Amino acid sequence: MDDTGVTDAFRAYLREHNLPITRQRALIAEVVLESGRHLSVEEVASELHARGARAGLATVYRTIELLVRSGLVVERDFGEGFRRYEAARDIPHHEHLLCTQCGRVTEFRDERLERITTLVAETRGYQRQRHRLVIYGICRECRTGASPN
Amino acid sequence: MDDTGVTDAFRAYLREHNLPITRQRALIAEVVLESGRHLSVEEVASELHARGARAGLATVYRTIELLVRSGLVVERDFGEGFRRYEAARDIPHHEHLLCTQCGRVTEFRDERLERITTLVAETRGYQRQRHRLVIYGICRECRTGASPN
DNA sequence: CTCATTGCAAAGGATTTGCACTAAT
DNA sequence: ATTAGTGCAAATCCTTTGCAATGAG
Repeated sequence: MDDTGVTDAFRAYLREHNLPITRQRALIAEVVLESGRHLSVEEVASELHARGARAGLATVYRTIELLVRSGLVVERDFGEGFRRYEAARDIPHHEHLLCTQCGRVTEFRDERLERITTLVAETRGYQRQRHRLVIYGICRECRTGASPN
Repeated sequence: MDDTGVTDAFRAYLREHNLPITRQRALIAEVVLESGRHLSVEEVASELHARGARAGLATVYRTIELLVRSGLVVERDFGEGFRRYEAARDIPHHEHLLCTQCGRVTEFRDERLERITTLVAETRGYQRQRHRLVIYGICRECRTGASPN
């Protein structure tokens, strides 16, 4: 498909850091980087199995850590009790809508949030680092009963 | 002090539901409801010990669950790997600033966030339930090196 | 007295770590 | 050949649960 960019970028990262490019690392990177979704570690492992490949959970965790360090993947915590990982495309920063029924995630971006959070932090004496906004609700599909995922 | 309101409200809640008012429940409620902070379960247990009282962690968890159900306490998840609990005063909804160094929590309220999140949810086809915003940064005290908490 | 609570320890779910074995360069 | 990675199981951290002993009403 279109793995010319992202997966190659990970290979480059590994080379630059003198880290071996193993079969597992290539596979895990492919799954996470080419999925347009916000995957949990469990989901990454399942996807590997679905593709006939396999890797121990520990390896998935370790490789994802590398992907995050490389800047190619971003870690998300929506308060579900586990973390999700999303390919860091070129989008600078965005917020998330989470369907509390099916877990669907929708992204959006709003400049005003950057301004508001920056100003609030300043006003309260905080040196702002980042912010996290999640809107919880029920998506259209779940409400109309069309494939509850 | 001022436990005329909150702790009595919890006692009333227990009576209404035919639940025994035990020494532990009274103590835990007092700690959580009178602290103006966002406490973790561990912190509640420590505070109990500091007051010469004690209660098993399981009891703290169970009592806090009751406090949340009664509506007197609100659960928070700042992505730290554990949950915090805050007395639900009369404030309708507010956001949080979290110091990534000392864990200090500061609250603020901004009407614009209600409007923005409501509008975004609507636009994206979500039936909005709630939202959660946390701004991460370093508080003034931690930057100036005054009692790093 | 009777029934729910308490406390401890065991169980759980997500994530990390130790270590012998295997694979990349 | 070397050196690092993999996989499994054990270990951790937070939270929940089972059950015998305890306490509230």
